[in-house]
Amino acid sequence: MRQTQLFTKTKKEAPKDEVSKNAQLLIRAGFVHKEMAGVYSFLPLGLKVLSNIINVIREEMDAIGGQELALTALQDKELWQKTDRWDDKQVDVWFKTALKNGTELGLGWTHEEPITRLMTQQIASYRDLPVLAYQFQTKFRNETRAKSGIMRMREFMMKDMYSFARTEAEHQELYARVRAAYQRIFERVGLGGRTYAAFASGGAFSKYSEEFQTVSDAGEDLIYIDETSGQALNKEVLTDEVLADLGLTRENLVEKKSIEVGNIFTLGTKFSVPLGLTFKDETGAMAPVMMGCYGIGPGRVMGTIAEVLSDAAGLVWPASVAPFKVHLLSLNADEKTLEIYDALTAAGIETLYDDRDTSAGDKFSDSDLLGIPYRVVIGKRSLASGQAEVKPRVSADVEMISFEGLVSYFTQH
RNA sequence: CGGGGUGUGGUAUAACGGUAUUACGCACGAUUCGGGUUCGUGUAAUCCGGGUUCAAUUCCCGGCACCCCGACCA
Repeated sequence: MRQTQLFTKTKKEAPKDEVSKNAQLLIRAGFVHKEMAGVYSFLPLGLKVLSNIINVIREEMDAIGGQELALTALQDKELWQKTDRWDDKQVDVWFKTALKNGTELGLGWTHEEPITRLMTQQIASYRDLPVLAYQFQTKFRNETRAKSGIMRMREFMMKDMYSFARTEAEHQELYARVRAAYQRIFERVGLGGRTYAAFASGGAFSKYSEEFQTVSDAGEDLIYIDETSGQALNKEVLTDEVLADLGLTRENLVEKKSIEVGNIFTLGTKFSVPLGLTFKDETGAMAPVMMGCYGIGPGRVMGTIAEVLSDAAGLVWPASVAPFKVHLLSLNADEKTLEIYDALTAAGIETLYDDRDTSAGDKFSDSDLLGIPYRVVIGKRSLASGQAEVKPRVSADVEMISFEGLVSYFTQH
C-alpha cells in the first residue's frame, strides 16, 4: 500500500490522558482510536494486526479439530436465570438493554449458556461426542474501571472455545489438546518465551484453572514462577496447600507482574446439568456432558505485544502479526522505488511504500514508530550502487541487497 | 463502587479575576533533501449549565467526561 493513500497519520505526542505504553504507541502510530474510556476503534493498520492475530488463533483452533461458529451478542434473560447468572448481584459486568415491549436482554460477556443450550439440539448420543466449537466475537463487560489501554476494554474481541466430552478422561484429553494449541499460539505471535501457564482459581467449577500469563510490568496480575520447572501460579492461589499440591516450594518462586492473555477452564457439568445437556452412552444410560471453556482476547494479545516488544523508538511487530512485512522508503528516488514496490507487491510481499513528500528523518522515525519488520531504503546512494538498504526493525545492522535480489530476499526471509 | 485529580485549537501546553501564549499539525510560498531541515504568512481553542463580579480560562455550585490509587475482574 502507498502511504499517501493511508488515511491515518502518525502523531509526535500521545494524548495526555493515556498512560499505558500500548495505547500511547498505538494511538501515535494510528493503529487505534479511543472512542470512550475502555472503548477503542481499530484503524486500518491496527485491524490488520488484530486480524493477523485472529488468523493465527483460528489456524491453531482448526488444527485441533475446532469448528468455528458465531453466537449472538444479544442474550436471553430466561436462559441465564437458569444458571443464576443473570442477576447483577451474581454478575456485575452485564450491560443490559430491552426490547420495545419491555423484554430485558443482555449483551453477551461470555457464552457458556447459549452454546450449552445450542448443543442440546445437536448432541444426543455418545456418537455425537466429542465436540470442540469456538467463535470470535465482540464481548461486552461493564468494567468498573477501564484501564491499561486496549488491554482492559468494555467492548472487546474474544476467541472463546467450548469443549464437550463424554467422560472426565476424554475431557482431560481435549483440555490438553487446547492447552498445547495455546502454547503454540503464544509462541507464534512472539510472546512464547515470556508466557507461562499459571495455576489460578478454578472458580466454582473445578479446583484450578490455568491462565496464560505474559510477564510484563504493565500487567495487573502477580504470578510466582518456579524457573527451573517453568511452573507458575497466580498469587490468588498461593497457599501452602496449593504449593504442596503442585510440588513447589516458596523459596524457589520468583514474583513477576504479568498480563493474563488467555485462560482455560474445566467446567465439568456446571452448565450441562442445569441446562439439560445430556447424552446416551453405549449402554443406553443418560449422562451429563463434560465441558471446558478456553478464552483468548486478540486485542489484549495485541496490546501485550505492544507492551513487551516495543522499544524507545516505537512499536515492534513480529512478522506473524505485522500489518506489512516491508516498509519501503523512498529518499528522493521515487521512480526506482515505485518500480521496486510494484515488483514486491506482484510477488505477494506485503509492502507499505512511504511515497510521501517529506524529509528523510520524518520517514525514518515514522518507520520506527510503525514497527514493520523490515525497512528498505532506496536513496541516491542506492541509485549509484544498484543496492537497497535492508534493516530489520529489531536490529541496527544494515544489509545491502541488489535491486534485483530484493524479491527473492523477502521470499526467503 | 470508595478516595483523589484534571477539563484551553486536531495534539501537547501558557495565562494575578482584565487583549487567550507557545510548539507540533494543517494550508500557501520559499528553502532543504539519508535521522523528526530552515524561514515567512495563514488556519484553528477555554466541556455543558447556573452563580458571584464592571469584568470569569481563572472564584463558587451543579452536571458530564476523562485520568490516577484502591476494591472488583465467572
